[in-house]
Parts: sequence; structure tokens; C-alpha cells
Amino acid sequence: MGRSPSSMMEAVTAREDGVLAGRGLEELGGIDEGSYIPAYVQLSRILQEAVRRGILRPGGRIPSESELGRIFGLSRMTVRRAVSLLVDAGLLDARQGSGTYVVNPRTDGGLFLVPDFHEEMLSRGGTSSARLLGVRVVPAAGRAAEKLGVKRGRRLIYLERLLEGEGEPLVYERKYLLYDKSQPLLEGELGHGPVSELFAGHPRYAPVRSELELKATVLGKGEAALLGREAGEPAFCLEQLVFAANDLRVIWGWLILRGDRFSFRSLQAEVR
Amino acid sequence: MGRSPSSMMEAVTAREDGVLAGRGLEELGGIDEGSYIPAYVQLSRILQEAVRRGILRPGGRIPSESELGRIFGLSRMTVRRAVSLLVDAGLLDARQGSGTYVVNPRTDGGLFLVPDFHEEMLSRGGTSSARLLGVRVVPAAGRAAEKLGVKRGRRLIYLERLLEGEGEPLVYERKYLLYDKSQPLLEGELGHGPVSELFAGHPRYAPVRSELELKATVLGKGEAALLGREAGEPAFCLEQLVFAANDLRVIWGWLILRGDRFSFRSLQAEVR
DNA sequence: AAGTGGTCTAGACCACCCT
DNA sequence: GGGTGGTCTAGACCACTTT
Repeated sequence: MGRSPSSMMEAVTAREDGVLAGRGLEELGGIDEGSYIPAYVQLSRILQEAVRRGILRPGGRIPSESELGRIFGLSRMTVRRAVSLLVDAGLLDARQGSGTYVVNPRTDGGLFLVPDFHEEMLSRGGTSSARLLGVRVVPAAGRAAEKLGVKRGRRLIYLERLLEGEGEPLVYERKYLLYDKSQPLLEGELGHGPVSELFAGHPRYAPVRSELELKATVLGKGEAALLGREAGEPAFCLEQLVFAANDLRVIWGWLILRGDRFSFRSLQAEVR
Repeated sequence: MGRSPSSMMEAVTAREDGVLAGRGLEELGGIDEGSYIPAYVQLSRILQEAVRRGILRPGGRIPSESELGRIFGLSRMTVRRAVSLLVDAGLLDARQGSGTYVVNPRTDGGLFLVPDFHEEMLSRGGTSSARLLGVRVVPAAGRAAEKLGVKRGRRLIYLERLLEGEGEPLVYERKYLLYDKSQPLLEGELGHGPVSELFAGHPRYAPVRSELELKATVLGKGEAALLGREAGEPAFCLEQLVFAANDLRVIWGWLILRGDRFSFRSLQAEVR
């Protein structure tokens, strides 16, 4: 708590290599032990703030983990956790044997989160629903057969839905699903919620993961009519390939997201 | 190493609540202590593989951290690290007081990485260059003044560039930068590399972070001509607002990415 | 050789959930 | 109350970089 011996202060502040003044960090405050916010979160916020204020500069080295531990009265493991948050977020770069550096920021690239449609609607405070436009059993052919890795002619479920939110159609969805004889194919089930729930009772077909590809597109005539827009307007196309256990491909399809209603913000340097 | 007392085996395998068979995990192999791959990475791979094979099922609970530690001969902290990787990746959901569960996968949402243009070109194995279309000093007005938070009339640098890769124009870039009297504004400097380097010698203006927004758009007539495409074709628009220390806004602009050459794949459930 | 980050341990205490 | 995950410590050894 009190002032440290001069030897330590020198170790921290005597750097003149343009890297940092360790003392600046302490001015941002210490760790509040009584707080409900964990120490590692507090420290990572202090470090973030130091970068934001220019106390720690891009390209510069931050104090070592042991130094930070001494400055803030934390164990090295706790310091590491704080630093790891920022390394994961892309704000810091840890180089073994050398030190941890403030990253020179990339200004034209970043991480984007494309949320699940129903979650997105809920987080916007609205309600969402799905209007079933059509379902039928079709024989596999062309790209659907290829993407799902099944023989041509195998039976698939094909469905189209319109996902609505805020009283408007926002997303147009087309999907091919593996068809199983024991599958009920209840049309009533498809009105709401994610299609993947259709497989809920079929462990063999239960979705485990999905691969997504986000592309730019323009609305076709039919799509525009369904979405209440004009043909030629910009939109996102989110192609999805859904896998069950054993890498069995169970769904292939795509969503068309209205470009006038969807955009995505970067998560760059955000610490969760 | 050897067989455990029956009491422990029961604790692991006697679950009949449809959650998991702990024994299944061991069949995937143990931790190789001689390996250069850290134990926590090995364990996280084992857990991922277990999900992929259906040994651990979506919605089900995985063994507790202490159980995993006993099964694989690791300390709880190491187990936690392995589990944390998968929690961060969105594959597992840890609930305090209850347990850690395999996530019911979201099949229509995910994380996307939009790489920096020059990095992207390098990773594709090609070379990239930037062709300067124009630079001039302009008075701040309209949206640029608003976005940069400066008075109308303040001097800004306006520039347009065409970013090329694989011998083709791929990205069209327009930017407004804060102009500083001491700034050289060397046109030769702008031919290559990121614009942010223009500020390299000006610590006050050095970029620290950026906010990005990814939108869908269609090529305008001028954009199409520059990019060698037709007007009305789909494209991405990446708007960027770049901050220096103290939240000073130093760059505002946007990149138009050809829709026929760019698409983004999800990182969902990938463990770095 | 000294200092750095990378990994790992064997404890500890806590808040929380379930029964 | 017992089990779970969440946090934290004070060590240890290692690989690596720098001088």
C-alpha cells in the first residue's frame, strides 16, 4: 500500500527506451479488494484505459508480469489472466522471452458477430416469428446433394420461411434437410424457432456445429417481393452447412438478410 | 494410471440421466506428457472430439472439473484452462453451481473475421499494392465533420485509393484524415501500406483503435468502373472510424470490397 | 546469465445451484 | 449440505529472447 523502496521504483520508472512510464499506470488507480469485480478484470480495464489515454503506446512494451504483480499487489497468475484477456482481444501481443507489447492497431479489419436471428430480435426488444412459405419432400439433386454429401435421389426436406420482426419481413430462408422416415414433418412445428429443433428427438441428426459463409448479394425479383423491397437492393447472404455428430451433414441452406436492416459492428478490442 | 477404486468409477459412469458416459472420454486417449502440445490443449481437443463423435451431446453435462482432473491426471487449474478454451469458443456453457454443458448449437449465427486487406493478400499468397487516385486538403463539412467531431471548415486530408491484388483492383477506399500543419503529406508515402502509417511520427494522432461497421451495398457507376465490374453488382461496405489516444477521432472513411471476390467464413467453435 | 512469457501444481476460499 | 464453477495464491520448471 505505502510507498515502495526506491530500488523498485527505479526498476519500474527508469526505462527511457520510449516504452512506458510504469508510474503512469498507478495514477489510474489500484485494485479495489472489496469490489465484486474480480481483480483480473479490474487490472485489464486499467491496462485498457492506459492504452486509450496514451500512457501505454502502440508498439511499446508494457511492464512485465512480475512488475505488474508488484505494482498492483497481485500474484503473477492473476496478472497473466488480465493480460490474457487483452491478448485474446487483440490489444496486446505477448512475445515469449521478450515482453508484452501494445499492438499497432489494424484499422481496416476486425471481428464481427452475426447473431442468431431470433436472439437478435429479442435483444432489440422486439418479437420475432417465422412464416412458413412451403415444405415438401424432394429428391436430392445438384448442389444440395453435393453439399450434403448424399446420393442424387435421396429424399430431402425442402423448406422456405420468412422470418419476421418488428412487424416486417426481414429474412428469407431456404433450406434442405436430411429426411428420415421416422421423422414426423409436422408443419405446425416449423412456424416458430430454429429449424434445428426439428431434429431434437433424433440424436443421430442433432446439430452439433455449423459452418457459415457471409456473402454480399442483391435481391432477386422473388426475394424482393417477399421482403417488401425492390429487386436489385443490397443484401447479405448467409450460407450455412450444419453438421451432426460424426460430421454427418444434415442441413444446407441460406438466409437472405435485408441490407437496409442489417449491418454488423466490429468487436475489435472488446473484452468480454 | 491404474484402475481406480470402484467408488470413483461409479461417480463417473453411474450417471444415467442421459448426460454422458465419463468412460467414453477415456477411450479417446489420455494426455501425452512427453508431447510438446500443452496438456490443456490436448484436453480441449479430447473434449471437442467427444462432442464431434456424440460421446458428449448438446444439452448434456460434461464431467465436473474435479472429475476431469481425476480422469486425466491433471490439476483443476489445467482442466479449467482446457474447458475455458471451449467456453470462449462457444462450444461449452459453464454455469456456476450447476455444471458445464455442451451448447445447443446456433446454426444461423457466428463470429466472422474480416482481415486487413494487405494481410489477406499475403495470406492468399499474392502481392498487394495501392494505387493513389487522388489526395487533397479539403474543409470539413457534412458527415465527415460530424463523424470526426471537428468544426466545419477545419482542414482535412481527403484521399481515394484503389487496393489491388492478384493483378486486379479489389477494393476502393475513401478516407478523411485530420490534417496537421507539421504533416508532410507525402504522396509517395501513400502508394503502399496502410494509411495509418501516415501518422507514425505524430504520437498525438497515432491510431489506437478503430470501430468498424460492415454493410451490404451495390456498386455505383463510378465504383464499378474503377473496380472493373458492372454497376449494380453486390459488394461489402466497410465503414471505419479510427481513434487515437484520448478518443481523438483521426480517420473516417470506408472501403468498398468487391462482392465477387470477398466472402467471410465463420470462426464458430474454432479454438485458437 | 538474466529476464521474459508459457505451463502447471496443490492447495484455498467464495458464490451459487440443487436437493 | 454437498457439489459446482469462479477466483486467487505462491510457488515451480520450462523455452525463449536479449545482452
